[in-house]
Amino acid sequence: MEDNIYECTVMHEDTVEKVKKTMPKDDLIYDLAEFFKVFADSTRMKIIYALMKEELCVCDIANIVMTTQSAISHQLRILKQSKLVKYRKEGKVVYYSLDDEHIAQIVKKGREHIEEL
Amino acid sequence: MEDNIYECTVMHEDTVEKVKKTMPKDDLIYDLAEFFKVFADSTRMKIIYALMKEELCVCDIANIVMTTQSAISHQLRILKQSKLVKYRKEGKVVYYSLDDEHIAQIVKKGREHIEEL
DNA sequence: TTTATATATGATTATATGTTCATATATTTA
DNA sequence: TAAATATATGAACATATAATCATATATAAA
Repeated sequence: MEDNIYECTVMHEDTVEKVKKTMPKDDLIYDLAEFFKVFADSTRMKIIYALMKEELCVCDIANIVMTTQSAISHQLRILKQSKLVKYRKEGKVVYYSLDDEHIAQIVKKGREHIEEL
Repeated sequence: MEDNIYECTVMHEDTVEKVKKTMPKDDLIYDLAEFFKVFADSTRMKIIYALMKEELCVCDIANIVMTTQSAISHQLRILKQSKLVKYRKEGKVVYYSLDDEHIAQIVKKGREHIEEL
């Protein structure tokens, strides 16, 4: 086992080999981390909570979240890229809404963890 | 409504007021974002996947994740602080394991989202 | 009690990320 | 067509964060 980064005499070689085999591909791990990054910011979390209630235009989101329109737009772009929100245009107004059934469930699980402490 | 950050003529005042009332407290939003930050890093995600299989010592985690012992220790500290892992000492060896039923479920939901694209 | 080993941690550095500001784009209205 | 408005976006800046390196701590073994 010369490909071990960190040698230590207590290493459980068979355990390491076994668990290594069950590890997802690096690409998936990376994508998962990227996905959770979207939830890892207060502003985006507020946007998500607001959209959990109903579809909203950018202007209304800015007022609910109490942030500038620019900051909201930047964050909505990230949410869009991660396929967490979808949008529809009505004239010059753009309405955003959640685009995944998992989102509410994930946030709920997170909240359960927080509130158990 | 003079406390609006971003004024726009299309603002739906009643909608904004209504949704604002349902928003969780800023503290909770902040804690939630902090919680999800823990999942938002490849190294920590690998550690979580490894620990989903079984309890492991630091040395073994380092070898499974293919990173230095120091990097793993730093990340385990973060996981510990977030109450995602617990540990037990056996001599000079420290064994870590997952400390929350929600973790596997959250990761699973995230994976479902990723794999639906 | 000296030496070896497993883990933890502080400081540093490089990179990533969120906000702000200015401005661009798109659409409506006058 | 010109002016107004809703949203998007690029650049700059400040902050956060992960890895590395050196070293500290704790425990076991010699």
